[in-house]
Amino acid sequence: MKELKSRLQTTSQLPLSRQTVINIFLSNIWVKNDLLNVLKPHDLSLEQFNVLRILRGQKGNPINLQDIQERMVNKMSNTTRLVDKLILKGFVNRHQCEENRRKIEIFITSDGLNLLKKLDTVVDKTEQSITSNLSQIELKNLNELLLKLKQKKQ
Amino acid sequence: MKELKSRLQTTSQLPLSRQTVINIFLSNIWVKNDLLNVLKPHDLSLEQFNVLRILRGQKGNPINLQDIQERMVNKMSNTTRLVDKLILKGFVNRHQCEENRRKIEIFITSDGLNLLKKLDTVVDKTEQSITSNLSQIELKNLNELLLKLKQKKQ
DNA sequence: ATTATACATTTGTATATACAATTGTTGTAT
DNA sequence: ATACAACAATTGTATATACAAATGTATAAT
Repeated sequence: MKELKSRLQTTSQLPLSRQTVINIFLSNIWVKNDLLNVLKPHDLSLEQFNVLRILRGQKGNPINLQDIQERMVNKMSNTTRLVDKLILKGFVNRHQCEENRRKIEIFITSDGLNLLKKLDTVVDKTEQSITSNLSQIELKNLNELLLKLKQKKQ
Repeated sequence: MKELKSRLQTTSQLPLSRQTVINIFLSNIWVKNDLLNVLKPHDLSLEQFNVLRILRGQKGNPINLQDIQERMVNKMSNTTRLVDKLILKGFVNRHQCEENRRKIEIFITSDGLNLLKKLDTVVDKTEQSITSNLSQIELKNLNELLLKLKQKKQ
């Protein structure tokens, strides 16, 4: 079995482009796992949590599935089934839109709002802990680089 | 529906820690999609491709499932079923280890090697195109920041 | 030798990701 | 009014991710 040290050495010999790709994959895994550990006791996936926050942002106004999907981090998640899970847990309600019966309107319930209230501080703290190794300047720098990376692709 | 501009503005108002988390998620999705588009015509997932490259790195020596798993980017993938798929496609062979029958040894086939040879240049080019918006110095900087981010966690 | 423990892989289950096809609804052209 | 295209959501299928439980094998303790 290879030692961690030798694996890192191997990585650092790769072209910078591949190193970058690998490090983005690894960062994603670390960050995701840290956040998942916070959400797991509440039986929430990351995307479910994200959708709840989108709904809260509506401040009482309904929002249909398509608009939810547009605001989600991962556009390819299956919003119908994701919302199904949230309904089963009682965090969300759904009904057909009166004006346009093709659309399904989604609301967050008071249970959903209470859950978010409980999670807010711990998620904030987790995000801060995830990034605690970097200074504010370094974080700004990191965000700029990540945004520049995708510039051409929008 | 919100405009992209207003969404970016919203994001830039968030605390840097959350911005960073979101941008890492988004970068992961962009990078993954770019690479998947290259692999899709060959019916390979990213992890399947990664495993094939690990096997090629063995230069003919067998490697068991556990050791493959240790070298994979995502440690939680199910290596048994992933290798099953590669066997069905004829890129890999499997047999029980003689000395320790608990272990399963995996080899890459010549078909697997030929596929990799075909993919090498196009994957290299894709990785370069993914990172083409950043200079070498910026890429080095980005990699250092990503490595520093996880420092404490190993 | 028998039992217990650790090891390596496999299997099962739930959810997520990805995309194609289908269903039901609305708007438009003729 | 009917047919057709566009729209919004749902359903189906395959694979991936995540983790727990089970199976089969080897090693150690007594």
